[in-house]
Amino acid sequence: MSRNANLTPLPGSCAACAVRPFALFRVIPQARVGEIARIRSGVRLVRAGDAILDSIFTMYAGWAFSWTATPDGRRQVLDFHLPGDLVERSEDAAEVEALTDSSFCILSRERLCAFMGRDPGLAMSYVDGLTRDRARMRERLTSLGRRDAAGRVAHLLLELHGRLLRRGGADARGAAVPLKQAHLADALGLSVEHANRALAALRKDGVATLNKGRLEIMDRTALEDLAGWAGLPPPESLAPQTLAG
Amino acid sequence: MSRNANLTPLPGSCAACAVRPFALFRVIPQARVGEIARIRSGVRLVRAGDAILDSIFTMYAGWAFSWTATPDGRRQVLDFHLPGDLVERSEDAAEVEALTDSSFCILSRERLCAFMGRDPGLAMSYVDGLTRDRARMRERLTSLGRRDAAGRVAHLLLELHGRLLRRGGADARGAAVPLKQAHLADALGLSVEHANRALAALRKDGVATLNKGRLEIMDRTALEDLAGWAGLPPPESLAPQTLAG
DNA sequence: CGCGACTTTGAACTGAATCAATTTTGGTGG
DNA sequence: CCACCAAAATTGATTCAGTTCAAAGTCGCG
Repeated sequence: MSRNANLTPLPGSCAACAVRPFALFRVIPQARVGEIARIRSGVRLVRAGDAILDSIFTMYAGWAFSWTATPDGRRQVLDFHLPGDLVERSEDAAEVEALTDSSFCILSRERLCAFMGRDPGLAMSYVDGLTRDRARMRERLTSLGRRDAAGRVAHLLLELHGRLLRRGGADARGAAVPLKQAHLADALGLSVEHANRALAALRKDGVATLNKGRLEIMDRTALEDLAGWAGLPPPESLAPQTLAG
Repeated sequence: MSRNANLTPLPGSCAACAVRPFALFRVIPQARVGEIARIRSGVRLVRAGDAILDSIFTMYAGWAFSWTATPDGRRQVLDFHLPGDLVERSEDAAEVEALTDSSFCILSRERLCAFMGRDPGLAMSYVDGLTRDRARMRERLTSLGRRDAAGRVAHLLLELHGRLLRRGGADARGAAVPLKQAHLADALGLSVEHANRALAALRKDGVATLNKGRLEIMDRTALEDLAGWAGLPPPESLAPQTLAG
């Protein structure tokens, strides 16, 4: 098999872009798509495992992820980037790496800013993305802070499934999810071994499986219960026990 | 002592606002400050422990924090809000609560949006805030994912100290930090008892203390070492051990 | 076939949670 | 100024979820 088999080229024109309905430029009406051509500063195809150095781009095909290294040689995965996502390699020390063979559309920050200055709708779309990112980070934070291993895995799987569903990349039973267990572990603050055990528990209980790049959800309710802290106590006992004021 | 002693009223005019140099409107030149008057939709003074229901506002005096409850009755503190911070009570389920007696300036989202549409500089300032928030959440995520208790505490103390320094609310030796140990614990995914022990270790080693609403940094280098994963292995061993590609 | 990447399993170990008091602090009202 | 109470901080003992270390087992592929 050719070493390029999985590299999906981008269409020449934004008008034909399959991910635009879910991407930054979703707010630009079809009739005006021609105007955004100058914001594109190029496309790139990268292989799984390659570092991505471009500073701002829209994922077209494949998955990427942002991460930071800890001085003791481990990783924290900060976020996963799916087709349609706008990704910025930020000032902070985060690296971006292709998780699968990927292709994306590189933007000119300067021209994007100029365009947003003229088009408040586009600026809003950009702000939307930032706000969503922040909300996702907050959920992730809650996971790492207060969920156990099974809950973290369940929550992340549901998050990814939801994101994929919204862009038509999944159905209710499952989706293509090319994560290795090491990605899960590094995103969730777990050791690979423990991520494996959590996944094994899900499998054994007939809740969900992650295998050969595919997520299968067999019992969504059970998965949601795990992610939402299974045995909910009765509502009247919901009062926080710390910081009670 | 009067029950209102700690409620700091806001100045009548934005021109006299002490936190504007660090806030959303920092980009509006003094000469044009009059124009933003209509964006303010009110001010509010709240007591420590009160929930804040306003949807978008700038902290003027005091601290607040955002949090979510877990169904099992615990809390995850998502972020702390300091004077000058723009706070949005977001669509997501996060609550905002005053940590100390606080006062803030409520904005009209509608008029703010309209103004940003006309003033790209202000829009940029807003985007800046969101980007900073996201970066802070990412750092926090890394803390919860990969740092031990001492490292998490050290990192959060340094983050807060840095934020306070930038707005002139601290000197190199310390700052007013009104957090209870329960806030630390709930922000860092620790039990109160363990947060206490981590803090006790910092104190015993002469690194830093948090006491009666005051942070004292006695050995900044040691604190940074803790936050940055103390015993750094030699640079050549920095290669990540998981996800190696 | 054989190698490397990934997954799985087991056992020992440990950081942090939990449970259970006890002490300290700050504020309140006399 | 002092006695008192609730909130907050502290300490100790025990338990447990998750890490670490060590080996196999499995899969895709050249």
